[in-house]
Amino acid sequence: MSLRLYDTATRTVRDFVPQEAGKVGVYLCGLTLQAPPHIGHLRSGVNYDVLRRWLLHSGYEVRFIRNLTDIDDKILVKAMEQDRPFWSIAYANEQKLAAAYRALNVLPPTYEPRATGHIPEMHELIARLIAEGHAYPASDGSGDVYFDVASYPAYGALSGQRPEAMQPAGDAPDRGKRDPRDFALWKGVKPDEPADAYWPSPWGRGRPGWHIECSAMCWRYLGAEFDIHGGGLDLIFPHHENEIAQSHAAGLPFARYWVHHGLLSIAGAKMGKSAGNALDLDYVATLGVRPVELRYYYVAAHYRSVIDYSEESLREAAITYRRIEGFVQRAAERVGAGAPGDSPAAIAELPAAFTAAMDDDLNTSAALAVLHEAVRDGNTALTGTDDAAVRAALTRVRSMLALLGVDPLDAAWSGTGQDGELRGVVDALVALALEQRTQARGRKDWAAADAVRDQLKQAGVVVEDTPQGPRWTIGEQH
RNA sequence: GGUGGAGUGGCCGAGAGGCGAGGCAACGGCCUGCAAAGCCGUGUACACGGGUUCAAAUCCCGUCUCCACCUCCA
Repeated sequence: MSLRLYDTATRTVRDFVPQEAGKVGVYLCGLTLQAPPHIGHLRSGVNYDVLRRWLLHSGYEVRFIRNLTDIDDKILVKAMEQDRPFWSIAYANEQKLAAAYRALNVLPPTYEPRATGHIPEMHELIARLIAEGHAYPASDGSGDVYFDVASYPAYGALSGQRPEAMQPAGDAPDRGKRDPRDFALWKGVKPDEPADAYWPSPWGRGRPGWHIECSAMCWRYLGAEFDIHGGGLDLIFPHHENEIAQSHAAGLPFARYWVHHGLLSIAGAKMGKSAGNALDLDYVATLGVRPVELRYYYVAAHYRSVIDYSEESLREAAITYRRIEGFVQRAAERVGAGAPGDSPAAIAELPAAFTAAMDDDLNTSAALAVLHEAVRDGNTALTGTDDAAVRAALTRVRSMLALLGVDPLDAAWSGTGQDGELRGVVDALVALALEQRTQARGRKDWAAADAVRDQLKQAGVVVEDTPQGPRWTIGEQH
């Protein structure tokens, strides 16, 4: 069995067959850089990272493009409010986003194009659309250019909307439009906007409409037709619908599969900056939850499900992850870390049920059930003397974890150099304390032994006795 | 009003006609000086009302509640 994906366009799960054997082109709608990312945005990055890792594991050469929208109305509003260039706001947010992705072990895309870097491609598409009778400059001299929805009969196919039942688009004043549903491809400069936020064009100075940039970047980096286009469920309409209309009308076959992920809500409502309920990575850190645990939380639910965030469920996910991590650490201490996650040997160790679950529209929840069983078997092996069994279990567990991007031994999670030095110091100090405790236990002075353990625990060091002697870990703050 | 989607045990969360996914919590046991960790065991869950079927959480009809999109949105 090979990968099957739910395709929004057909509303069915379809066998994934790439356009060209062995190669996959993926375009993910990234973020608008109007503010730093919240944990809902980050879910998107992680969900698609899992898709990417699975495609890679399945043997495909993956070209993964994730764009950045670095100019839009909200960014311009902020530029005016803060009296600074719009591009400096976008860039600052871009850096924060990159740092968050890095923290979550999201692989860098093959390329991360910015909207403002593709004005010529957009002009070319717009010119083509005008020439074909699918777009027109506004009649009011505003410099806006609109897509003519009525000229594209298939409009609404992706979202199931019927154009005649739709409410008019509000992304520009209606004045120069032929039809209220027409949407802007190019927006002429307005007097109340920042003076540097425009580019010349055949239709006058202006800036891109939101939708056209994705059509242009898909075309530029993935070609006229490509395999997978993704984004959040909230982008289906109008964004993706408009992308399809523009691209098809311009003669581009465009995306072959549409993959949309569920949103992250909080207290039953969508998380968003405008809703004032946005939580970020720093907030999660104050809960004592590490990025890897947040990532596990994302992956524990199917990508198309809504995750209704709660502190309780996040903490529970963190605890579950620590159990897995505990096995990996104990096993690695005993038999060595061994081969990295996705080595050929490790792939051979992937349980068939895990592969089947992942192939079934990336059913990570079901895949995790297989992982937990492997962890249990591994823990059982750890109580015996068969090192080979421990090693096999460790390899199996780590390869599954690596495909989900949550292998505890992945270098992505290791701290900075300074942390490493501190670790050495702590190591020596704890060893000293444990030596005292071992001596106390030797003379059955339980009170003294427990005092050492309690004091270490106060300091955040958790001590456990094993047949091989005491082992310790830095406890997570709860 | 239109278009999608969801309601699963104390909690999280898969599944989608027939052997109780998995995890967290809880309880009992094993192990342990005590713990911790781990392992073993314990659950008659599928919003509600009808119907189809030998068999329904899964199919059909109806009802209720919730969410997203139709405006910028991952």
